[in-house]
Amino acid sequence: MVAHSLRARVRAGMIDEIKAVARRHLATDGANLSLRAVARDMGMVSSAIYRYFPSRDDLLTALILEAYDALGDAVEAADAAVDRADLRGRWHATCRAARSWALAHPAEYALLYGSPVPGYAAPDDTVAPASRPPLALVGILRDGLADGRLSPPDEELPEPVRADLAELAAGFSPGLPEPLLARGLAGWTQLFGLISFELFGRLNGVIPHRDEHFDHQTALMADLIGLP
Amino acid sequence: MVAHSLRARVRAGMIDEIKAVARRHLATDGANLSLRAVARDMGMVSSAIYRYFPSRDDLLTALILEAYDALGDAVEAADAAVDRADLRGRWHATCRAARSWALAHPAEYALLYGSPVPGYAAPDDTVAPASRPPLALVGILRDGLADGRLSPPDEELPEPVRADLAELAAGFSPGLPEPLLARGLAGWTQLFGLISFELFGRLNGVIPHRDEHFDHQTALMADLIGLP
DNA sequence: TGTACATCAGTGAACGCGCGTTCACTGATGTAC
DNA sequence: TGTACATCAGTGAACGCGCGTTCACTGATGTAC
Repeated sequence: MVAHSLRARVRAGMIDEIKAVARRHLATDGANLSLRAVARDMGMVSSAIYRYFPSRDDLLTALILEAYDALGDAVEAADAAVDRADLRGRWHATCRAARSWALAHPAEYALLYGSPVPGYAAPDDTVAPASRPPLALVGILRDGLADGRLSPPDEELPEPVRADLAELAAGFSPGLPEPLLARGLAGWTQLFGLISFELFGRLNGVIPHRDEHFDHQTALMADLIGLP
Repeated sequence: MVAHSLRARVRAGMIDEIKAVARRHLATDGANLSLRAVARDMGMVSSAIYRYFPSRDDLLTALILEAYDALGDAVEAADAAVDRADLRGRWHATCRAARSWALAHPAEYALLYGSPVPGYAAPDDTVAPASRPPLALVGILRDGLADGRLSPPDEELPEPVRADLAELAAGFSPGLPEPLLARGLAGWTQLFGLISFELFGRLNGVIPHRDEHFDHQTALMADLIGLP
């Protein structure tokens, strides 16, 4: 029993180490992750990896899932650390947390939000962790509505847009006014647009003051949403 | 003379065909473009490609440059087709043109705006063609300012942001009010955020009505900018 | 107009490398009586 | 507590494949006199 769980612990440690080494390789090779290279770095023969992961794609999937969760943790923790009533503070904290995580883990960010890996299809269980950042953002809007600090914009949406948004809201916040959700999605889109532009080199030689640019751009979206 | 230019024409045709075949391969292989696969498709032996491109990276660079130019052409043509005074119409036309080009050429879009290709460094001559879409957007703002239809927002920017934007404006539209340029950049960021989300699968199962979603989101940015 | 020479396109073989995955195997670690 | 057996981790060789690039070469196409 004890002996058994010792072997299990060693095994879990191995799995962690393989993932850690693989993460390091992502940084240089991008998604062309090589099992053999990982095995070499661990001082094992390449076939030994198959004791822990049934194929290269499974290893990649594990890395993707963990990355989504790490990003989700960072974002939710940042939101939770701010006074619930300070909507704008929460918005900025959430956005900054996503950016900080991305800057600290550029290769993993690229794996999640960059071009799809050719020949790799993400399994369904990435959907839930992938939706944590947008849910955190929308949660700020929901809270603002609930305590009256935030009022929904008064505008008519084209019917297909309204219907899509109503359907989308149904799962986590039924009745959330569609115009407000639309602006929340705008903020979500812009957040990852900003991060991608910065990380993929689009700001090189254009915007030297990255932190301030980011804060100002996310503030513009907070204005658009009407956050107090 | 005639004979010489005949050989030159044949050669130019070959170069075009190689690029066309390579573009097709991008769609399935992503940036892992294989010279040998291209040669196979052309019915040549792989070394023959070296008559036309000194290396794989040079072929990739040629494809990137052409893609930037194709996107730039599409965007500028769409803008030019709208009445100069119809600022909002131009904004929508420009954004839609970028999206349409991306949907029609997803692999090339990913090459330009997706994760950087590991081990490949884009040469400097991509900078100019890459800036055509944002310049088209900012041109709308400039024209609106010039004829008084658009007034710059009245707000103070943090100094580093203001300085970066003033420096950026210096090249193509000196004196363009920085708060307005900031909002133009927001629109640019959001445009490519929208396209990337759509193309990289982020909207799957979330937003079925893509066209309408896109138009509404770009309209929100036009509102933020204050386009009439 | 015809001939000698130079340029160029494309071939085929080879170099040296990397990859994911399978398989039969050796030893060590655990489990059951 | 000791022994027989099962499980598991890791090895090493191999399969079959792909890649970018170099090189000496054959023919055809163009150029200069």
